[in-house]
Amino acid sequence: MSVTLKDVAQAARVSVSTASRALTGTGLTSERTQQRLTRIARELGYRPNPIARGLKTGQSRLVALLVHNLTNASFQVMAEVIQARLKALGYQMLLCIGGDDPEQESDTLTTLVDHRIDGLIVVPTGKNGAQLKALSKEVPIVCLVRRDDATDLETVLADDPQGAYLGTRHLIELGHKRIGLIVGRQDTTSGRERLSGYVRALREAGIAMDGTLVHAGHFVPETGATCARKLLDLLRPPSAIFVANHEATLGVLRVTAERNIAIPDDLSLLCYEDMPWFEWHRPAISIVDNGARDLANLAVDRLLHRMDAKGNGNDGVREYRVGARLIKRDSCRPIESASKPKSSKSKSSAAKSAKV
Amino acid sequence: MSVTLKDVAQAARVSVSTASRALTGTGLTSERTQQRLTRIARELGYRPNPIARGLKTGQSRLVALLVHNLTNASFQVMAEVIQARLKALGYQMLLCIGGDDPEQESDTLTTLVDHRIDGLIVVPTGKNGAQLKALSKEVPIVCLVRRDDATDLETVLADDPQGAYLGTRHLIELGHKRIGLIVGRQDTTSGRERLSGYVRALREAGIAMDGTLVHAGHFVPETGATCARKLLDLLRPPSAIFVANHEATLGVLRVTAERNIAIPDDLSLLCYEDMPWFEWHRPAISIVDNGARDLANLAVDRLLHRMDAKGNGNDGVREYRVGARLIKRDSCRPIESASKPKSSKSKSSAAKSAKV
DNA sequence: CGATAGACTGCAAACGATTGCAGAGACGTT
DNA sequence: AACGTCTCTGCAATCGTTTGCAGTCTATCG
Repeated sequence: MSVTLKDVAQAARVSVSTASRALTGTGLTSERTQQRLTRIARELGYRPNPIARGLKTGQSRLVALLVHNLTNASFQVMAEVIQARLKALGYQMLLCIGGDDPEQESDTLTTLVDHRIDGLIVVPTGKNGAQLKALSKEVPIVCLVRRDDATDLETVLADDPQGAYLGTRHLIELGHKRIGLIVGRQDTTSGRERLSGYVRALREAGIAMDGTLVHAGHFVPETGATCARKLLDLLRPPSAIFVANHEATLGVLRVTAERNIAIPDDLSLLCYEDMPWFEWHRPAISIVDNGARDLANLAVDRLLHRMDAKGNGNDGVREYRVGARLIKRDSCRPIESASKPKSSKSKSSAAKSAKV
Repeated sequence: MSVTLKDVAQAARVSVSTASRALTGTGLTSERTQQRLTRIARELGYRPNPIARGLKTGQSRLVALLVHNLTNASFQVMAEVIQARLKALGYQMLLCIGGDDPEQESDTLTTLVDHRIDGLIVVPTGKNGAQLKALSKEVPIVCLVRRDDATDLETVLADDPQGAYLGTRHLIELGHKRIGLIVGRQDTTSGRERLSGYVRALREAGIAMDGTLVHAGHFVPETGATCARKLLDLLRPPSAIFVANHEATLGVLRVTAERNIAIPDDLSLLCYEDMPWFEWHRPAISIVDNGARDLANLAVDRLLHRMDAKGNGNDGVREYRVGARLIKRDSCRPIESASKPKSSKSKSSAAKSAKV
């Protein structure tokens, strides 16, 4: 069907081996034949068969990215960044959707390795540690966003403790003392870490932790709404809510709309991870940005490094953290001098009181 | 490294060919050896090497899906549906992002074909018709959502004329006579077809078409905002806006929020294609659903059909339409008996003041 | 001028599977 | 007993590359 190396060789009246060497540029052929062959190959429209090549070399120029889903905006941008980076290097990215389902993850994993992918970036479910570990002997693997504690794989993580700390501190600096937190499952790294950042900021500010203000769980928008209601129904409801789980955001917004709670006048709202519509929303929603682009880029860097350093890519470092940053938009505002009967409790004093 | 067929054959003391036949279940081996070999293969953890197999058979059990981007919610659900369907059939889906860029599309296309994919579902940019046509001789191809006029490829399309007609008629039935339309580029099929549906509904209702109410172009949220402003600044602004291009929706919402135009009281809003947050938005946004799931499923059906019918999958039909349907939520409301000079100019007057 | 290195080239064996062809038995028929 | 048929198995070629090894040719040096 298509033009093979043999055809090129015949047309050029050389052996297949010479043709191969000339076209792959091993420097073992004379300048002249090399040029002649590249020309002929071009004329004939020859394109090497990656399958045959792969069979011989054990490589495929394929790199896989395995994520949970595509609805998460962070995964979208990561996928696009990674694809662009790899493409520039001549790799084809294979994007797979694992659905956060361990069994499917396991299946996909073996399929991929069987296809002799050259590298893998995976957001692990955390339930297939053993398999991942075994696979990492056959192909370079980098974990992204989540850690699999059962492995010692190189992992690129968002700095969730820092991000949550930053966000909470921002709210505290605005004078908020009762800050509701809606956070992800506590059996995930990010769930735990975000909670810890929240706790740290509170402690640092000398604010006592109030358990009724914290809701953790596996969120969908509905649960987000439920939690928001619970928070707002409290005798002393929070003056700010930190939604540290992006799945929950929609639900929270719904509830505030239903109850005609004005943001940010009646309630400050801070979310984690950006969504394309956040800055178009009215009011534009302030967020803690987990740095998806940076995460993706770093993951690619690490993967390439491991792919180069055949086998012994062990640099000692196992975990990389990508800084989070606060993006202030319009959904958070300073609280009006709350309990103090005094005057002029503006920002400076609010910030000060926060430290105590 | 890994267990090969040869290893299995040796362990079973048979030839490689027998092993192959037994394991692929050709029925050319005795029941006994077949069972024995499957057992041994399992014990040894043998997994066939798809690359070697592919070299011989010319197949890869890989099917590619090439889309423009992942931010479009429709593409997300299509990708997930297609992946699930294919997976169940033992195919691995290769998801590629073309960025709506003809050159990148072309590149990706050749890479994919070189990798001997077994099938391809593509949302064509429309600029690589010749290449697609040529490729379709080597691998079954189905176009999705967009047609490439330069080819006669089988194409699965949303019924955009019908969808736009349905939406417009809905607004008309609610009493709207001045309906703004924000629609995509007129050099895309969907752009043209949605406009035509709008026009048809208007004509059928005996409403004269007003050119100032229609904006077509290549949209990003910013442009959506600009168009919304132009529409609302009109001397006689529309009482409803049909945003038939999902990229523009965010911009339109932004403008209505800025101007304190209440939806649906002051302005009815209808959008095309669903977004996960539409039903959580306040008010929940009514839409014309293009039937992404159905589109994806049909595309898979057609592709599988072509993959089965080696070569002559030509059924005569070249174009499939998937019905659109209206999903009424809260962003459209009947217009108050419009031209009557009666009292109760409350809300509409607010909208009016907004324009001035 | 002969030896020798050096630069190219070709032969053939891989890589791991599939598959046409033919041989080896087992069995039934005449 | 001879023959044909049928079922199962193995040999070897093949898919399109890469690559170790050995051979050819030219040029250089003593």
